[in-house]
Amino acid sequence: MTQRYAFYESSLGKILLTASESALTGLHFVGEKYYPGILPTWQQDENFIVNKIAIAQLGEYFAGQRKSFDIPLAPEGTEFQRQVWNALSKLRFGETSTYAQLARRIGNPKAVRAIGAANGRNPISIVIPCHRIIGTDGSLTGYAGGLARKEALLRLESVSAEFRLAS
Amino acid sequence: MTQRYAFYESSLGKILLTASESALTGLHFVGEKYYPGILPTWQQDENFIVNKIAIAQLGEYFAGQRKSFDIPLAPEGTEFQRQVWNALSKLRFGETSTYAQLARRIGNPKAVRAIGAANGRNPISIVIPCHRIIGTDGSLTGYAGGLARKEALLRLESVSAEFRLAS
DNA sequence: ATATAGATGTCCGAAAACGGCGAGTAGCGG
DNA sequence: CCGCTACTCGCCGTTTTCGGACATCTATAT
Repeated sequence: MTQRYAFYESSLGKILLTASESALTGLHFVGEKYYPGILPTWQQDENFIVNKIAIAQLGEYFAGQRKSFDIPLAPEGTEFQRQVWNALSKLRFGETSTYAQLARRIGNPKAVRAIGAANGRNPISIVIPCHRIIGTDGSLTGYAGGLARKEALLRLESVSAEFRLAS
Repeated sequence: MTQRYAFYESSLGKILLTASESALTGLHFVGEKYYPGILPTWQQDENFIVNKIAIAQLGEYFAGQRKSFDIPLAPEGTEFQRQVWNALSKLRFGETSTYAQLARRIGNPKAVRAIGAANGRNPISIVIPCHRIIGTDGSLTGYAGGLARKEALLRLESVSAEFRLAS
């Protein structure tokens, strides 16, 4: 399906946004692990309404002025992945959780590693806050965009220095 | 296991007593080094028979009227620790011994430091008289409840001011 | 179908750190 | 010399830490 894409220059690097007819479908740091690339059939359009909204809200978020996003989303993935991303979306600004907790949350307590994988394939970074998931022992463990960005995002959300878990 | 606990206000500070079905399991100065805290499942009961006896005898002890305790005990610990506590219990009112002597007593003459550790973990202070153990050179060396209390207890038991050793 | 890999967590054993010490030695000053 | 202190080092059980093996569940690639 044809997509309209745009770029946003964040303080953590260039971000690619992609949108379908009516919703955001992707938000990736340029060059990150699962960076999708740009298909020739897509068209760049910074003024497309969805992209415009996303860019505006991202600006506020990075400025510390926005704590939740209000953008129509259409992430594409398997049933399991959408479950995970849904659960992810319920975490609020500044909250953190663990892979194990998330697994319990979706009623599949042993699917811990699978959650890690699904988490990594999150197509809409930041808005779907996969960066708020850390290891049970408090370590950051991983992030498609690189651990440095994960840490920066958590710091932006003023998570305490020790990355305490949300009960 | 559920425990019934009670407090006793001694002249050396508040004391927490804990008891199982039929025996005393703990006696700690509130806030001391290995203070166990109180679990939510425990219930306070100053009138439980074991606690009642303990409180009564403590009162007499601190008043200088009692030289030995008669309370059923159930200290929990490793094989080695129970050996040490057993040996400890054989020391009478006013007697002192050293860590080295105690080590010989239990047939493990080189386990001197281990004895110190086990001594520190004594769960039933005063009744199991860990305060009667001092260094070979006569120094007090240590006490979970603080050296001040150790000294006070020894003075209460009229040990001579220089803390001579019991041969 | 089957095999493999991944942004984990749990468990178990080994290894190291830690104490409520003592004995031995080396410096000090009388 | 003697007595004192300060320091090092060996000892032993317990606790904590660390690392590897394994369980477990998806998605992806043969």
